Amino acid sequence: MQIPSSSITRLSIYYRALLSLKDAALISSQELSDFTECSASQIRKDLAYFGQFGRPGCGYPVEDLKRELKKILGVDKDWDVALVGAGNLGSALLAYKGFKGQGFNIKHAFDNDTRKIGKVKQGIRIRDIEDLKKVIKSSKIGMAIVAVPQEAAREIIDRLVSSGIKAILNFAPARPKVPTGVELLNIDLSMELERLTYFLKRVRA
Amino acid sequence: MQIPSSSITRLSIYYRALLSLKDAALISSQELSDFTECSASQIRKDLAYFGQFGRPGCGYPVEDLKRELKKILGVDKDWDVALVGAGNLGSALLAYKGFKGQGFNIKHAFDNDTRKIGKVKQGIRIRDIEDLKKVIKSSKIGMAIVAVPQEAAREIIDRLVSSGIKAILNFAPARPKVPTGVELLNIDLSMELERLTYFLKRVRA
DNA sequence: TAGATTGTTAATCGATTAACAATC
DNA sequence: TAGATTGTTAATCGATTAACAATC
Repeated sequence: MQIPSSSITRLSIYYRALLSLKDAALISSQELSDFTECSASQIRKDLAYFGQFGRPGCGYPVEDLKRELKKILGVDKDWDVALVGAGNLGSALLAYKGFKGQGFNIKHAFDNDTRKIGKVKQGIRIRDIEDLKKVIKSSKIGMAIVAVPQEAAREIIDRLVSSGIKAILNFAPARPKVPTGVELLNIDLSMELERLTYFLKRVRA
Repeated sequence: MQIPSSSITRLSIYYRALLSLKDAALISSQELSDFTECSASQIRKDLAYFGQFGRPGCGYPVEDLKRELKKILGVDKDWDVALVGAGNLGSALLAYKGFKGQGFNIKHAFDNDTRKIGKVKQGIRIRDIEDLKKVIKSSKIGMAIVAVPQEAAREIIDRLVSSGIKAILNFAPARPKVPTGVELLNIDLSMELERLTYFLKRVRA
């Protein structure tokens, strides 16, 4: 069965809510609904896609549910990540504490700027982009973050795909095509701001 | 009529596609579909929410459509933006070229770290967070970007709202509640990676 | 047992797609 | 005029919500 991608996003939200919940042993879908602003019905439905984690009449055991959600989301173990582009944004991502906290470790960083290559940031030595394929293949890394300028995005993403990368988080304002079997998630920061200006224009009018 | 927010996201996609289209005078929904991977039917529908921009039998005049989309999205004029948090991520956003290119100008930046306050980055002097309300009220800025640590997010966002900010792009991994009339868009970077690991886990299995 | 809450099915709602009359 | 393509309505599809039997 095809599970809606909005369900997956919500599973992350549920998981975050449970993390900030230290004391309780059980939580009902209604209580979780109060925290997350998703409907209780929807929470039960989303969870039911993956199994039966609750006890009728009682609710969901918090610790068990946390563990199950970690498994479902794939964060029950750490992931190695490659970063391409060590400019302002790339360097900020390299330093981002939130990744390590969730088990995401940036293991390799690449750039094409000779002034950056060889420098060490956050304990990671910036490598020549030309070594991309070799390093990724030998380290068997499956996911990459792209923080290169727009004009370089297409080529970089092609190279990542041909190096065996299966999942890409792309911050370049471009929407390159990738073969099926490769997941590309685009975050275009200007586009996000545009959604806000669309809204602003309306409330102001 | 309530227009689906996915339509707005697509309007941004169409607009970007048109920008990269220098030569043509007219474009059909089918041609735009080829560029954007949205269906022709959907493109016509999305545009029809806002007016009649095409000519039956011919297609859409590219320049006119660009101008209309700019108006709809609210990017026909520049917007001033406030940035809160001048750490790694905040500084990267301050330096981000893509914003200026789309007419978004970060006019003020704030932090609570005395080592950062007073420093100038990208021509912007970092100000004390305590001056937030005063500066925002007097400059009549409507939108803000939040790049503070998780534990500070709630308070900062409350302060932005009470200063009159109507639209917030939040990078802190938190989902604070805001009153209706204020638009909050959360970008949680770890959550985005989780969507990728969910996918990776499935293709690998 | 009585009360509470899950898991699941059916009903509703909304968004996408298909079809086609209008028209350039 | 004939061909092409829009704008719009109707049909389909999928996701959310409501309801309730099962069960702790």
